[in-house]
Order: sequence, then structure tokens, then C-alpha cells
Amino acid sequence: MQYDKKKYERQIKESRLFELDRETQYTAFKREAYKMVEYLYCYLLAVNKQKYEEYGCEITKIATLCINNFRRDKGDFLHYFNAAWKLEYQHIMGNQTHIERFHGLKVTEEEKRAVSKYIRLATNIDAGISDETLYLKLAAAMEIPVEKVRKLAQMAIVQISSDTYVNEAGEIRIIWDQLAGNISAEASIYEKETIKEILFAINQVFQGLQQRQKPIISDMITIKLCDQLSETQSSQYSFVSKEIMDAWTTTGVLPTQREIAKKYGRDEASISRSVKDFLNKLRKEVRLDGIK
DNA sequence: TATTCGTGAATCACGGACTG
DNA sequence: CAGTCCGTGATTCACGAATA
Repeated sequence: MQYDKKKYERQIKESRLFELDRETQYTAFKREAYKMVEYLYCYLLAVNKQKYEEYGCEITKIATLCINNFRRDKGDFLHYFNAAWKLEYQHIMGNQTHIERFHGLKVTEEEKRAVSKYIRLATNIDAGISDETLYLKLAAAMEIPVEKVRKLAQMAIVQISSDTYVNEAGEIRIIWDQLAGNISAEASIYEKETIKEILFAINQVFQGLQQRQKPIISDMITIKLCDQLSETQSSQYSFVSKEIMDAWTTTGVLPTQREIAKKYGRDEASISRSVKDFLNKLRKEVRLDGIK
């Protein structure tokens, strides 16, 4: 069956759903909501059937979540949904069990990281090498099947590319994910702050640290965020460690937490704790921001 | 002096290697 | 193959020290 993207876009746009009051017009709202979920599902299949077909369950989940949290002053609903879906999709793609289940390939974290690293490097350098050639070379160098490299590359690209659906609401969530891992899936974080605000918040909290802490936190935060930061951003904020950033762009190699610990003559546990505390402070800061 | 930091020990998570 | 053992990297906890 062919899905007509335009048609579903139109149906989504023309839906009365968000004109209804979900309390006084409960039944009508429910009815429209069900329809909307269906539209969104069909819409995604129209966008890319083979890619999304197997995720009906997840699509429905996100659609429902979006419908429940969307308010009309948040802009276009479809954008809102797309941003949320992109994140969910990344999440699915990043999930280890998924990798094994759906591609029938066993992949280690190491290989995953390595491939995404090299792909990224290649894009940065832009040697004009074709994807397939690159994959072949990578496969040879890493002594793993080309097929595996190809799959991993796809995943890596999902994570780093800025395709049509990226917007700020999406990216802010990515930054959070990079920083703090799986923060609770409350939808509020999806739209609350802009990237600038969150980077500003990071900066703010960073400035409040004691002097001895700063270089360490700086390195660690940069490690976590370096692939999300643009050049202008990295020069703009003082919490970005230039050293790490340089290492990242030139070699693609990042130090481990342990190496950071050694570098500053600290116990690695100390680093871990400092980072944790920093993130907690950051969380608090952002929450306060959101309330006022 | 109240906070904030640093530390070592214990523990967890995970991948790889070995073994039967 | 499954079961296990080991190394690595990271986290958490309780406590003592440094800082603002």
C-alpha cells in the first residue's frame, strides 16, 4: 500500500483536535485524538515506510504523548511531533538489544563507537571519498564485515545528521541526553528551553564552581558534548575545554574519565562524583529557570 | 561555620577470553 | 555453544579536609 504524504499532512493540519476542550468535550476530543494517532502513523509511513513500519507501537506511544502535551501556543503540531519522534527513533537505534534483534548482527560498543567516530572524522575532513569506499576501507581496517560497517554507519548518521526534522526542541533533548543520560521522559523538556538557554545555564553553573573544580568539569563536559557543539558555540562559552575540542576535531579521540583523572592527579571516583554533582546543580538550575 | 570537595573501598556493568 | 572468570571503566558511599 502506498501512503500519500501530502494527504496526511493535510489531515493533521486540518484536524479539529486542538480546538476542542479536553474536559468539556471529552468524547469528541478522544475521537479526534484516535484519528490523529492514525494520521501520524500513516504520515510517518508515507515519509519512509520500510524504515518505520516495524515501530507501530513506539509511534503510537509518542503520538499519544505529544497529543497530551501539546498546546497551541507551541507552534506547529507536526513539527512538535516530528521532533519528538526523531528523538524516540534515535533512542531505539541506540539501543543495544535493538541492534542485535533487528539486524541480526552482534555489535560491540567499541565497534559502534569506532565506526561513528571514523564516519564523523571523514565528514569533517571531507576527503571526497565515497561512502562505499569508506565503508570498505573501514571494514578492512577494523577486520569486521562491510555489512556491519554499513549498518553502523546508518546508525551513526541518524545520530549526527541534521535532517529535515531537527529543530531546537529536538536538539535540546539531545544535549540533555548526552549530558545526563536518560533523564525522565517528561515531555516538558522537549520544548521548554532553547539550546542557548541551556548552554547559558551550563555556563552559569560552571562559573559558580570552585576554582580547583573548573578544569576538570570543563574537560568532562566537553567530552560529553563535543559532538553537539559548533565551533562558534565552543569559543563562546568558557566551560568548553579547548584542548579536548581540538583533540576531538583533529583526531576524533577522546580521553576516558580515567585519563582525565590521571591528568589532574585525582582519583577517578573523584571525577565521577564531581561530574555527578555538577549535573545535579545543572538540573536544579534549569528547573528553577523553567518555573520563573 | 556551613558548603563544597576529594578520597579509598566497595560495587556494578559489560565485553573478551578461556574452558569443558 | 554456555558458564565462568577477569579486566576495565564507571559509580556510589561514608568520611575527612579545604574553601568561601
